[in-house]
Amino acid sequence: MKRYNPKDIESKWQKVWESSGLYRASDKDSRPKKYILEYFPYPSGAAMHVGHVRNYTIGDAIARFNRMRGFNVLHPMGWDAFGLPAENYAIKNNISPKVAIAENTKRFKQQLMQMGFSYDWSRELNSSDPNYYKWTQWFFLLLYRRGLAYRRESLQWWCPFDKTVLANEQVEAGRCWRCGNEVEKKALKQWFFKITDYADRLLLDLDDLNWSDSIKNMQRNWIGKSEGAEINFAVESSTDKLKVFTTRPDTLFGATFMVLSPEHPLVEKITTKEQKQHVTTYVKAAQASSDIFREKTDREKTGVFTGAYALNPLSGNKLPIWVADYVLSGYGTGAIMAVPAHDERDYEFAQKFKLPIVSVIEPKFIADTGESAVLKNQEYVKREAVVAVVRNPKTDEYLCISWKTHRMNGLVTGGIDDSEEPAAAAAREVLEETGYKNLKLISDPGVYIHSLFYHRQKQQNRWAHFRFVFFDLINEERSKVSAKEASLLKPVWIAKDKLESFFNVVEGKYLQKIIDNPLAVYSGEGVVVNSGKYDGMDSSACREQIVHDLEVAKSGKGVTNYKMRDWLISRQRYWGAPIPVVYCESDGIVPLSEDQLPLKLPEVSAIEPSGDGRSPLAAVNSFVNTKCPKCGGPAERETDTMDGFACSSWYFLRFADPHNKDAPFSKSQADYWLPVDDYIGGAEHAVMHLLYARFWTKVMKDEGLIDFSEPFMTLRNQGMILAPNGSKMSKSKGNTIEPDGLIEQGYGADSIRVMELFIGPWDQSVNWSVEGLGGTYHFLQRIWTLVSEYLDSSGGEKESEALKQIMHKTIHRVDKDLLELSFNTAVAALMECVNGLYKLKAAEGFEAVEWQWAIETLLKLLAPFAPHISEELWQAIGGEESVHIESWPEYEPNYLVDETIKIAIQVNGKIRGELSVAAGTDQAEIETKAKEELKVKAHLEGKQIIKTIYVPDKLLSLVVK
RNA sequence: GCGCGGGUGGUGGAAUGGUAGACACUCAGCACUUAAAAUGCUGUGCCCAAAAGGCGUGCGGGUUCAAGUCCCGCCCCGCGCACCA
Repeated sequence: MKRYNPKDIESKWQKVWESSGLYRASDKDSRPKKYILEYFPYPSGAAMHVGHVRNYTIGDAIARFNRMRGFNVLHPMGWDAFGLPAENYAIKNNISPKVAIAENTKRFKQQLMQMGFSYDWSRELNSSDPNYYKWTQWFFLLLYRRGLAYRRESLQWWCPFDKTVLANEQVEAGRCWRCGNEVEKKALKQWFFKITDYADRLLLDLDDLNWSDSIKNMQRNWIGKSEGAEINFAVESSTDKLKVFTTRPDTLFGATFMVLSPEHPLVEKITTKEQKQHVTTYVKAAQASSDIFREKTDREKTGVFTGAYALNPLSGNKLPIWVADYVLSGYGTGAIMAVPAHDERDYEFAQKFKLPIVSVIEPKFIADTGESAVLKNQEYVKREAVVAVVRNPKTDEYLCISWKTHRMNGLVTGGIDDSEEPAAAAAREVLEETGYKNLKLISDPGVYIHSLFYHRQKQQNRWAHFRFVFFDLINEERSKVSAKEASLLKPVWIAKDKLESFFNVVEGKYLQKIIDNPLAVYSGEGVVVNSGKYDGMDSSACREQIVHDLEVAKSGKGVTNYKMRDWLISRQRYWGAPIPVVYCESDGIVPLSEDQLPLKLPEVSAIEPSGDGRSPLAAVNSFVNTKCPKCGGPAERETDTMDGFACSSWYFLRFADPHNKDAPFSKSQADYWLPVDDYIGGAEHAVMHLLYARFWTKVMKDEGLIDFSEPFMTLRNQGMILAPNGSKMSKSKGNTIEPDGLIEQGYGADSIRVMELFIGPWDQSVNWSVEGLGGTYHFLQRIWTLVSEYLDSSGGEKESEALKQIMHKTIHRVDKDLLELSFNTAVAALMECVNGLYKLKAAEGFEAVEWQWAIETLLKLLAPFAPHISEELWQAIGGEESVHIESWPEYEPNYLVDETIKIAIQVNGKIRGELSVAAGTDQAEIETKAKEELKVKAHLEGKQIIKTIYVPDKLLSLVVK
């Protein structure tokens, strides 16, 4: 046989596979189905590099493995062709987007083809094809019919220099990506999809998906559900109500002022004459500053007083109303009640503008683990108590207590006796427990916590209400501590920065915080105080009570708020699916009827944005001017096109039935193939595509088009391939590595594929390695050489248990690793297998009768990774059908165990020797042999074995004294 | 600040609580060759000339006969979100 040369075999097999339809999925089949899908690519000007290829290689390995395991596999490919990047590429190269897409898809397809991926190309689709976007438009009409598409005015990024609307991704650090000028916002009438109607379901259904926690959390965060209350505050000497949203109605009595965002409509109405000038100046400045600036969280709080006051609906307190840009107009009601004691931002603001701070929640800590864990089913004994914080000013150390009776480290604490002042009680406790007698009172700010723990001495559950008292040590003079106290605990001085690690009481972290600043903001749960009749309630219970009372008083209600906004789909751009509605003077907004679809995108000469905020289609009179479908009178078409994400929100369904002319897909085919079993792609789609596709799927379910409500059951996010120096690969940096060049150099697609999987865990980012690619090429070449030599040999009749063992072990490992998607170790197992076969060949030649079977098995195991060389060698050793439709090998468990095994011997936890024994040798014999081992013997000399642990067939551990 | 990853030789990475460094890359040596490449074989964590021995999985503690792995507390790097009340 000739030497291994990928160029001789790869394109040959690619043609054979394609012409024989080897990878076509069958719509009617008795086998169980698997739908393996990779995100369909965006055919931009930049060709695919090895990072993109990793995505498809993973999908292809899964698809091929499952095909061989007997599944009916759907593994399709198509093109996400509409959208901005294609349009910009076309503008830049002065060609039409249609031509650009045609060129780019051709290039991409050729790249995918040359990698030998097992796609069912008969299902190829292109989202810019009228046969496809007809149905995207059909879905728009469906959403409209269901009340999920609506039109309203909204602000959009606008570049005043280029006179064009910009998409979010075209705004870089507040500037236009093309001319570098600062962008502004412009009000335009836009179409939206009402994804917020589905917020709860999108959130809830996440729980059942086999997706990474990271992506699920990104979606949860994006949806941003928060439960709370809307509270109406009356505005003094005005009929206006000031409505705020809060998640902490339990802190209502702690509100000391109100804040409106600069955009809030009430600002102008309620500002007093005296304050008018200040407020106007502030609001103007806020509106003029860029969003980039306003979103900075590290800048100092700013704001002005409006002169107006609001009234707390429950306490009746009078609260000054301020305007400040730290309150966002886009979230909640654009106004807040400020609770500086329990909110960091409000605290910062209150500090700066000298506004009052009222604490209404006292922290509550319950010990639930460790030696002081409270006993369930036991009543609490309540005690008023003190915590003495004693600092030694000379050393900046704090007086702490370490208990001798149990593991507990804390501060000096104790109960307050009847009619005793807290400061006196604290000083007394310090004296009794530690003997220090000369203390100077620094402060007693009235700061409390509740600490619930099990009191070991008193043997009862304690609920201590601790008050903090702060002292400095005057001198180190001490009196004698009673014998009883001395036997229980000992005083220790701990440096300030060591306190946190020293404390092991449940409130330890908080102690540190309170020592730093006794008036620190506390935003957790606790016990309500300073709140009239609500005093003493748990904060969570108080929340419910206050919401209830507000509802009764008609000044508030419980509400759920979401960060997620409706999905703006209008694009003032040419290259997208036209929005299928017309505007009629008498009928208003009129949707097209289904038989008027597809509404084709007209061919135009100029696709550059017109400059007035409308799409280039606005200049095409033959497109714009039409008749109203309802009354037949003159009407104008919508000239905006749909966001590209609309097209990609249903493509996975079209693959199930790609040539259907009567519907987007038939229900039976969709229900057969979907949901997608494995969806593979990068994490960049986390909150856009993956959320939109889930939304559309749920709408389709509600419409009765399909029987499932989640499109992708398992999502796999592959790690990025970085340039060899660790930087991101990008065309602009000129550091991309494309498979084409590597194939041209002679490595071949198979080596690249194996490298993509072997380079590291598939879900982790890794730097590409040119040297490593040489390694996988070498590996394939060794297989080629081995098979060549086998074919040249004369064979033999002997039996080789060793050969069988190598192969069964390899089947077991590759099988297990592929089920776990541990591709890198699966490849390593194959490499070890080949190394083993080389050794065996050197020892015994090809005499064993099992060699034919062994090589067949090796090639089958290799097929999902390196399909071309597997196929070529499969044919060479006499295979009649393709190796890729062979069934996956099975292993025999009795070949997985070795006859002779090595037992490690440990003495006091260290390895001191090794024994080679027959598998299943009993412990007594191993112990005897172990004690005779020279090194082991030396370590046992003059010592006594006090414990022996034996892990069968693995290790013997001796503990000596 | 919050969420999610990650930290193991010169490098990429392996390790159900049970011999850390599988498998590769790199490098060195040997064989083949007139020579080189290719190929095959051997070696390759660190300290010590070597042996013996010791040290080693970001740092500090802990549990255990035994910890990369489990527990507690930190540090660093990457990604995402972020004045969301």
